[in-house]
Amino acid sequence: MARTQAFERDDVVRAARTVFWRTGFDAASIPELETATGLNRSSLYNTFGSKRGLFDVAVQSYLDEVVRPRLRPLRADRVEHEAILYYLDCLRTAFENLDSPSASNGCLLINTAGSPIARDEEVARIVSDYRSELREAIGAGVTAFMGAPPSPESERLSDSTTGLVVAAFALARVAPGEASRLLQTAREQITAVRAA
Amino acid sequence: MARTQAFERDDVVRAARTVFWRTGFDAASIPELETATGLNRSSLYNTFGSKRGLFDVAVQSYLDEVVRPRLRPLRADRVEHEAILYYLDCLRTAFENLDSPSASNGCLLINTAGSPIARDEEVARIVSDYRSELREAIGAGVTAFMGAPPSPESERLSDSTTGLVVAAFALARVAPGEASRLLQTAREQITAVRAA
DNA sequence: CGGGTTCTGCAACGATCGTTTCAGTATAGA
DNA sequence: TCTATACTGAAACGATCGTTGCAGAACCCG
Repeated sequence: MARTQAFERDDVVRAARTVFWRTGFDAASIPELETATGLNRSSLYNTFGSKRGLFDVAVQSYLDEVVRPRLRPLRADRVEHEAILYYLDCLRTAFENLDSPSASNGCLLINTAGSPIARDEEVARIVSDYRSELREAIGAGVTAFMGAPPSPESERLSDSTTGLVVAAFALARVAPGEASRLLQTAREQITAVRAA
Repeated sequence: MARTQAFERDDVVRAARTVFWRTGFDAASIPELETATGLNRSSLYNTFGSKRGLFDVAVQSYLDEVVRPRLRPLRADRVEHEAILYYLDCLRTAFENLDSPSASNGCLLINTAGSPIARDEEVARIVSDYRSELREAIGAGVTAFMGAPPSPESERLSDSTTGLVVAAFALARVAPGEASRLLQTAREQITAVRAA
């Protein structure tokens, strides 16, 4: 065989993911990606084919290492009663720590939803699928909390909660305090149902 | 004095606004703005100073001619009982007509919230103020509908409704159907309170 | 140790970006 | 009509964009 790769692929993807998360796809430049990954553009193009190819891999990494770990308790076979509250509280804590990537950058996928690259059908599908995944997990958490089979009311509460999470991410950059408050609102909506 | 301007300033701003709305600030190119406005870049720079200057004026135009007319019934001295429902229905109708600018482009300000230019403090403030304005109008509509002085419950409902509207705009490009459903959810949340 | 393959650094590519310069044209006031 | 001023068109500016070609260095395998 031949010369071996001098870098860990996952590390490179993570570094690129951070850049895309912070600046978005369009504004992320090749020099920026070079310094962040520590690789020359030759290696980047040799490995990922194009800036877009690197972005696609970074998005998958974001889903696998950022999104899904947070949703995991909501996707278990038997969801804990308060898992949905725990999820919202975790997210809110992240938003309140202004140094956390979620607070300063929002969500990589929600950000791309409003950017030019969202006109690409494949990208739009990935973002839309992400929303569906989020909705499904939140729906599981809500029904587990309510302790009853899904009803029109519980479905509406799940829709609303999902929307508030999306809105929180959308506003994270410009109004992190309001983003945090939206998650607080989502929490109260859920606990209010139990009280009734 | 001297030679008179050969164009209508408001028309130019509207044309530029459409471009920024569709493509975002960063991706909007000067040649694109030239053809859309029918002006040479010399005239654009002579009139607005820079691309950013034109963007700022376009944003104000968006607020004055797109956002505020829609919110007007909610900002009246005495808000109609069902004004908030009318607002949500109008918005939902716009989302369901895929040719409408709101459906295909979402909201100019929400889109910029997740874009690189949102790092600019002034831009961030404008977007944040827009959210506050939206929240206030929706709050007026919600309390008018409930026919009672503001309570913690009504405030929470207003927060939630505002969040759902923001989320609908954020998802408009990639999942217009879901955006429409979010507004339907917002409507149901409000009408459900009355039933209780 | 040598051959074959892969990885990587440097340099340059054409294209496009936002902005500026400048000459020329058209108009309002004297 | 003349002049001063403002508007507009064409061209070019330097900078940066994503991408590619190529030569050399590094490594595994026989």
